[in-house]
Amino acid sequence: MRAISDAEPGLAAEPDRPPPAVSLPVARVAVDVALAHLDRLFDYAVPESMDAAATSGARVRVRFAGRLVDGFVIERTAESAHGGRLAPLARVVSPEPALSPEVAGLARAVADRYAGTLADVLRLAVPPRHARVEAAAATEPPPPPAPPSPAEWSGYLSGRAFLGALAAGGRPRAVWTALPGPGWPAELAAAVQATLSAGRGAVLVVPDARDVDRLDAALSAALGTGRHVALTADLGPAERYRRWLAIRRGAVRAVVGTRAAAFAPVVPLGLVAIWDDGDDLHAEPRAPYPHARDVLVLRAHREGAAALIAGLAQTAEGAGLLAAGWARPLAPAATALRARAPRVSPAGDEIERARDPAATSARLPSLAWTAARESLAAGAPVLVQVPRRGYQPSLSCARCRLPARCAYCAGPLGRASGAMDTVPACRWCGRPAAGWTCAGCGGTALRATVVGARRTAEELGRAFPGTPVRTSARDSVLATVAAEPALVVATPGAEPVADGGYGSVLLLDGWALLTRPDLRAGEEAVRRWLAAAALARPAADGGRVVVMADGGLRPVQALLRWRPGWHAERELAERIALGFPPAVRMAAVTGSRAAVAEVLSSSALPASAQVLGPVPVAAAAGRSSAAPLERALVRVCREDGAALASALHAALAVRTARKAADSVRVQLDPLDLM
DNA sequence: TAAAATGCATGT
DNA sequence: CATGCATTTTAC
Repeated sequence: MRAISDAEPGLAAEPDRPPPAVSLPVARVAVDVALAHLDRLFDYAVPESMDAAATSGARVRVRFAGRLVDGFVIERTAESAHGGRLAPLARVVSPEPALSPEVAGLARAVADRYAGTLADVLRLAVPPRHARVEAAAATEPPPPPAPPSPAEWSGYLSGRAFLGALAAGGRPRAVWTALPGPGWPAELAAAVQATLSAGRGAVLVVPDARDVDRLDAALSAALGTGRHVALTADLGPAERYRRWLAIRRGAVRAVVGTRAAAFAPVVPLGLVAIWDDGDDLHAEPRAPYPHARDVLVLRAHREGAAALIAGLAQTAEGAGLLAAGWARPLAPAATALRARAPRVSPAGDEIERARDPAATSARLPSLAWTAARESLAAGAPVLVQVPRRGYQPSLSCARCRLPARCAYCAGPLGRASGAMDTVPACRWCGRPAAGWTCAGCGGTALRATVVGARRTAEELGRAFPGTPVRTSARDSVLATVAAEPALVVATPGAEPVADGGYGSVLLLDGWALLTRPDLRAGEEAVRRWLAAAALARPAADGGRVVVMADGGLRPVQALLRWRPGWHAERELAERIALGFPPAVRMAAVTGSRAAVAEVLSSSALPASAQVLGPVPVAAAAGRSSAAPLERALVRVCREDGAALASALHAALAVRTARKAADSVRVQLDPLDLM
C-alpha cells in the first residue's frame, strides 16, 4: 500500500483510532482476566460512536494483550493516569448497566477479603447476558410499597421491635434463632414485607432450591405476586437473566435465592438475611471461595442495610457477631418455645439394648422403638434421620463407641477405602494402629460408625410390618408427606415437612455425627438435629424426639434444652481457646511443595502471623496424577485479616506475572480446616 | 492473539 | 555493530 498518510498526514492520521468522545473520553474497565497481577482497572479510549452506550456498568469487549476479552465499564473519567496511548473500546456489548456501583464495590471488597481477583468475583456476581431477554423485557416502573405488615414475631423477645425498626427504615441487625415448627418461612416473609413497606428491598439467601421454594411460597402469600423473584441455578440462562434484570432495573425489590443471590443488585437495599448459615452449601466452591454470610455482612455494612443471621441453630460465627456487638440476639420467648417444642429424650445409654430381639433388626433402642410405635398407632408419621452416605467411615470402639484415636497424636483412626481387613491408621500422622485398645473401656474391637439410609429403611420395614416406609435422600428428595402413619427415612437436609408435624422424630445418626474427625462436628450435629426435631409436633400434641447419643454430651444437651445460642457461645469459646475461626483469621495455602514454600516466604505476612505446616494433603479427585500437594495454614488475629489477604494476593501476583507453572490455591477461613 | 521488546545470527 | 528475522513478553 502506498504511503498515503505520509503524503497527507493531516487527513488520514491514526486510521485505527477513531476520534474520542468529547466528554469523559476515558473508560475505566474491569477486564475479565483472572490473573492476580492484572487485578486492577485498565483505561480505554471511548470512541465518539460509543459515547452514549459506554455507560458505567455496561458490558464491553476490549483488546487486551492481543486478544478480545469481556469487561465492565466501572467509570468514565476525563483523564487517564496511564502513561502510554490508550486503545479504544472494541465494542459495547450492551448499554444495559448490568454492574451496579454497589455490586462493583461489593465485589471488590469480597475479592480483597478473600485474597481473590475482582474478575473471579464478578463472574459469581453477574449472570451471563441473554440478549433476547434483555431486548424483550420492558422497563417497568418500580412497584408501589407493600402495605404495612400485620405484627408477627410475637413469639420472640424483641421480635416486634425488630420488625418495627425495619418498617421504619432502620438498620437493625440480629442473630435470629427461629422457633421450631413450620413457621420460619412466614416469619422471614414478614421481615421482607416490613422492609418493603419502608420503600426498600431485601435479599434472602437460603442453602438449597427446596428452601427457595418454601420461602417463595411464603413470600407469595405475604406479598402477592410480582413483588419478589426467586433465583436458583437450575432456572436456565434466559429465565435467570430475566429475573435478575427485573431486580437490576428496579422492577422488583425482593429476592430469595441460593448463595449467588447474595450479590443480587437490589436497590435500595434495606435487609439482607441468610437462613441456616451453618449449612456448608453457603460456601462458594469456586475461587475465591466466599461464604454467603460474609458477603451479606459486608454488604449490610456497605449499603446501610439491616441484617438477619437466621436459623434453627446458631453458628460460632453468629455468636461471634453477637460477641462483637455487631448484631443482637433475637431468640424465642420461653413461653412460645415451650408451646412449640417437642419433648426430646436421649437414648444413648441403652444402645446395647438394640440387640434386644424385638427391635434388633433396626438397631433401635427401645425408647425410640416405643415412641415410633405410639406415634404410628396415633395416626402420625415418624421421621427417622440417618447418616448420609459418603462420609469417610471413621472408627470407634465397638463396645463403648468412643472415637478411636491415634496413640501417638490423638488423630482419628480410619481404614483405607473402608476395607475392614486392613490395619487401621491415623488420618493425621499416618501411623498404623495395630494393637489398638480403647482409652475409655480397654476394648480392642473397632467398628465403622456409618450405616446408610437404604439399609436402615429395609430394616425398619421389617421392624414395623405393615407400615409404609418412604425414603428421602440426596437423589430423590421428598418435599412433604401426608398426615398418616408412615416411616420416613431421610438423610440430613432431605427431611420432608409433614402435614401437621411428625409424631416422632428418631435421630439415629448421633454417633456418626459426633465421632467425625472434625472440630465442627458438634455444631453440625446440633444443626442437623434441630432441623429434624423442628418438624415434630409440639410436646403438647404428643411430639417426641429421640436422639441416639449420650445425654451428657454438650451438643445433645443443646438439643434436649433447645438452646442453640448457648451451644454457639460455648463453641465460640472453644474456637477462641484453640485459635480457630471465627476467633482468628486463617488462610489455607495449597499447592506443590515448592510453590507453597515460595508463596509463604515471599509474602509480607503481618506481624501476628503464625504458619502451621505445611503438611501433605490428599490430592483432589481429578488431579491425582499431578505432583503431591501440601497445605500450610497461616493464622493471624482478626484485625490483621485484611493485611493477610493482601499479602497473599501480592505473593500470588508475583507468581502469575512470572507465569509460574504450578498453581497455588489460597482459601480464607475454609470450612474444612478442622 | 496484536504489537512491542528482546534475542540471535549474519554480514560488513 | 547495523540489519533482518525469530522468539518472547506485555497486557491500557
